[in-house]
Amino acid sequence: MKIRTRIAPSPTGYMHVGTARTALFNYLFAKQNHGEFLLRIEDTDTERSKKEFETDIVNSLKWLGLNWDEELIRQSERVSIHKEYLAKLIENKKAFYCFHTIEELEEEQKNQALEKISFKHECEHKDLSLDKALEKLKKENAIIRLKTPHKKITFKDLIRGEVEFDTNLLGDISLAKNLDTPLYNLAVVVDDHETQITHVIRGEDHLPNTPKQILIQEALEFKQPEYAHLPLILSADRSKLSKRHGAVSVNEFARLGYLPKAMLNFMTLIGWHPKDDKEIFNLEELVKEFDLERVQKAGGIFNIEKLKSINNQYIKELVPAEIAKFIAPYLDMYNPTEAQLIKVAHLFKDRLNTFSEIKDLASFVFALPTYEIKLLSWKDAPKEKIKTNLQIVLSILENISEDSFDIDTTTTELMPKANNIGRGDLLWPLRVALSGMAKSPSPFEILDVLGKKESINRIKKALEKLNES
RNA sequence: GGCGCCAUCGUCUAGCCUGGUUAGGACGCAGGGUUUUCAACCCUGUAACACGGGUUCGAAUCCCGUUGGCGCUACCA
Repeated sequence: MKIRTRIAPSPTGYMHVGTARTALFNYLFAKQNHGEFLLRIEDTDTERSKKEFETDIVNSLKWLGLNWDEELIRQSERVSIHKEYLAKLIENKKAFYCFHTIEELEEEQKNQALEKISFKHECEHKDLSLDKALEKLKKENAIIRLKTPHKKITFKDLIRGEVEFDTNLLGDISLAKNLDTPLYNLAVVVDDHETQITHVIRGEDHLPNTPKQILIQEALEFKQPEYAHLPLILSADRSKLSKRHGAVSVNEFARLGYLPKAMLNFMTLIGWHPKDDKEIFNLEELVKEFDLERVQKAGGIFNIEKLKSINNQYIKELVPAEIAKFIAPYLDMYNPTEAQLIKVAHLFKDRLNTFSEIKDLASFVFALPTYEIKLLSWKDAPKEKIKTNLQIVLSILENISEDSFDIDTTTTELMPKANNIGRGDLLWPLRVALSGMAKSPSPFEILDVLGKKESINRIKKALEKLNES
C-alpha cells in the first residue's frame, strides 16, 4: 500500500514554525517511502477560519519547498461527506443527539472539579429513541455525540511505543454541532479515511485526541492509520512556542531574511538527529537520511542562535549576485545600483546571519553616519597625529587613477606606509573616516566599494571635522 | 483537579533498545591564533547523565518510586 501523509493546519493564524516542522516530517516520511504528502485545510470552524491565513499557509509551504501532492483539500467543502457518515452513525445508533445546554455542561464540569474527577459528559440522552429525539429536535437545539464504549484503548505510537487510555474518562465525544456542521474529531477521521492517509504524523499536543479518533474509526469501521506524535517546539521558558516569545510564523522568518533551506535544516534538528554528527543537509539528503524511529520524545527549545548560525552557513555558500537579490529589499531606501548591491553583498557575505542585518551593517556605504571625532583616534592618538596620517593617506589616494582604484592598488600603495608609520595609526583613522563606525570591514574593502570620489570626500570631511574641533 | 507524555552540558543532541565510552558532536560562552576594528576562519577550553531505591561483578543504559517539566482537558483545531 502506498504511504500517504498529510499536514492539516487550521487557517486561524499565520503558518506557525511548529506546523511547518510537522509538515516537513510528514513530507520527509512520505517521500522517503515513495509516497504522497497532502495538504488539508481544516476550516470547519467558520468563525475563526480566514482566507488570509489559508493563503499564508500555502505561501509558506511553497516558500519552504514542501510541495504537496494532489489538490489542496478544504474540509469546509466536504461537509456533505461528513454528513453521510454522521447520518450513518445515528442510524446505527452509534451516535445520538445530546440536548444539554452549554450552561448545563458547565455546571456538570464544576461539580466534577469538586469531586476531583476528570471532566467528561456521559449523556443520558443516548437512550432516547431516534423518533423521540427527532421530535425534540424540532424545538430544541442539540449536538451529535458518539456513544462512547467503556473500554481501554491501546495503540502503538511510532515514536512513543504503546500508549493506553481509558475511555471511561472521555465521556460521550462530540462529533458535530448538527448534520451540516461537523466538529474536528469527526472531520479528521472521515477525511483521513477518505483520502487514504496511512500515517498520521502530528504534534504531541494531539496525543489525547488519538483515543477519541480511534473510537470514531471503530464506530465507522475504518482501518486505523499508524500514528506518530512529534515532540513539541518549545520557547526558552519551555512552554509551547507562541507569539509572545517573538517570531513564530514562517512568514516572519522569511521577512527577517532567513533562507528556506536554513529553516528546513534547523527545524529537522529539533527532535531529530542522524546517526553521525552531520548537521547540514539539503532536502534531498534529508529525505534519504530521515528516520522516524530516531525522532526524539522530549520537546525541544527553538534556539534562534543556532538557526542564525545555520543561516550564516547557507548564506556563505551563495555568490554575491544571489545575495544582492536577497539584500535589495532592505536597502531599498538608498536606491542602490545593481553594481553597488553586488559589491555590498561581496563585502558582507561572511558577516550576515540574516539578510535583514544588512541594513545596520551596510547603510554607511550609502550615507556616512555622523560620528564622534574621538572615534578617529586609534588608541588615544593625539589629534595632530591623526590629521597628519589622514593627509598622508589622502595624498596617496589622490594619486591613484579612478580606473585602478581597487583593493589591490590601494593596498599596494597604502601598506608600505602603514607598515612604516604603524598599521593602527594609519588604517584605523582611515577606516573610521570612511565608515563612521567603530566596527566595519577593512578600509581597503570600503575604498573599493565607495570608489575614489566618495572616499576622498569622506576623508576630507574627517579632516574638516578635526580642524573645526 | 483528572488523564497522558517526557527527563544527558545553558541550548539542540549522540550514546540507551543489545549494560563495561576519557559520556561524543553542534550552537553559545571564554581564551588564543590571524587582523587596524568587526565578521569569517583555525586551535584550545567550558559544561550534563534530575533524585532515591533496586537488579548486576558492573547502570546514563534495565526495573520501581519520587521530584520536576510539558501537553490535553470545548458545541476550537
